[in-house]
Amino acid sequence: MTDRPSPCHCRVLREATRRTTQLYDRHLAPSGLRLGQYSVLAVLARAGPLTVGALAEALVMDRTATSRTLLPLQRDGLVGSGPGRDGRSRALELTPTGRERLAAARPLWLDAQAAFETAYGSEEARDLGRSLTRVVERI
Amino acid sequence: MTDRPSPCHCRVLREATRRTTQLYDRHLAPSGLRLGQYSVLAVLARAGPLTVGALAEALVMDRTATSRTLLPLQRDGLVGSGPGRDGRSRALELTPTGRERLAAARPLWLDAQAAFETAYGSEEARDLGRSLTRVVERI
DNA sequence: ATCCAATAAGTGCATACGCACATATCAGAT
DNA sequence: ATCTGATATGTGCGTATGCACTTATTGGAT
Repeated sequence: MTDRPSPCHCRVLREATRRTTQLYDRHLAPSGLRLGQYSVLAVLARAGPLTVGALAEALVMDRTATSRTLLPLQRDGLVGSGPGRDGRSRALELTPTGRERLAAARPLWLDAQAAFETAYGSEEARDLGRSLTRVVERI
Repeated sequence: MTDRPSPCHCRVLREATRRTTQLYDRHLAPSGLRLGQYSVLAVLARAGPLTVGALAEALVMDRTATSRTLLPLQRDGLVGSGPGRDGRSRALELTPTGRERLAAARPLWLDAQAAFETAYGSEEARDLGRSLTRVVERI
C-alpha cells in the first residue's frame, strides 16, 4: 500500500474560500461592498480608531495589502484617517457615511451568513469556524 | 439573551486561507511557483489535456480567472495549448519544462503539507479537508 | 546634540480573482 | 444554405494579496 499524500490543504482552503466569497459577494452586491470591504468596516466599527498595522493584524492580512484595500474605501469616503499619536501612524476610523453603508449592508450580510448555514448546516458551520480559527492560531 | 450572530464564515475562511497560502508559498518559493500555479500544473499532470473550462471547474475557479492564471505559465513555457477538438476550445497540457518544474516543486510542496500537518495536527487536517470539501459541494 | 536601531507606513511589481460584456464557433432546426 | 440558441473563450475593469524595498519618525544610547 503506497500511502498517497493527503489532498493539498491549501488548495482545498482556497477552493472553499472562492466559492464562499462568491456567495457573500452576491448577497452584498446591492450595498456596493465586497465581503473584504465589509470586514474592514465591521472591524473599524467595533474596534474604534486603529492604525493600519493594527487593522492588518485584526484581519490576518499583510500590512501592505491592507493599506491598498483601504484606498477605495477612503476614496469613497467610507473610512477616514486622522493623525495618530505618532507622526508615523495614521488613525483609521469610519466616517458617518461609512457607518451608514455598514448599517445598510448588515442585513445583506446576515442573509449571506444564513444562506451559508442553511446550505452547510449550522452545527457544522460552527465547527468549521472553530477549526479555521485554529488554523489562524497555529499556522 | 440576545443571540449574537456567529462570526463571519467567509471572513474566517479568508483569514485561514491567507495564512496558509503564505506558508505554502514560502516553501514553494525556491521552485519559482506559487501554490496556485503548482495546483494548475498538478491538475494538468494528472488529468491530461484539458480545456480552459474543464481546468477551471477542476480548480473551483472562475473561468476567466483561470484563463489569466494560465498566462504567466504559458509565457514561461510550462503549459502549452494545442487546438481542441473544436475550433472554440484549446487543449492545455504540460510542456516537458512544465513537468520538470512540477517534479522539482513536489518535494517542496510535500514539505509545506508536512509543516501544515505538524502545526495543525494530521487528524485535524484530514477532518478539515473533509469539511472544506463539503463546503465546495454544498455552497 | 547626534547617531542608530526599531517602528509605521508607502511604492513597485507581479500574481489572483470574478463580473459584465464581447467574440468565435458549433449543432440542430428550418 | 441559413438562422439561432448554446458553447468556449477572451477583454476591460476593479479589487485582493503579498514580497522586497524605501521613506519617515521615534526613542534611547552616546
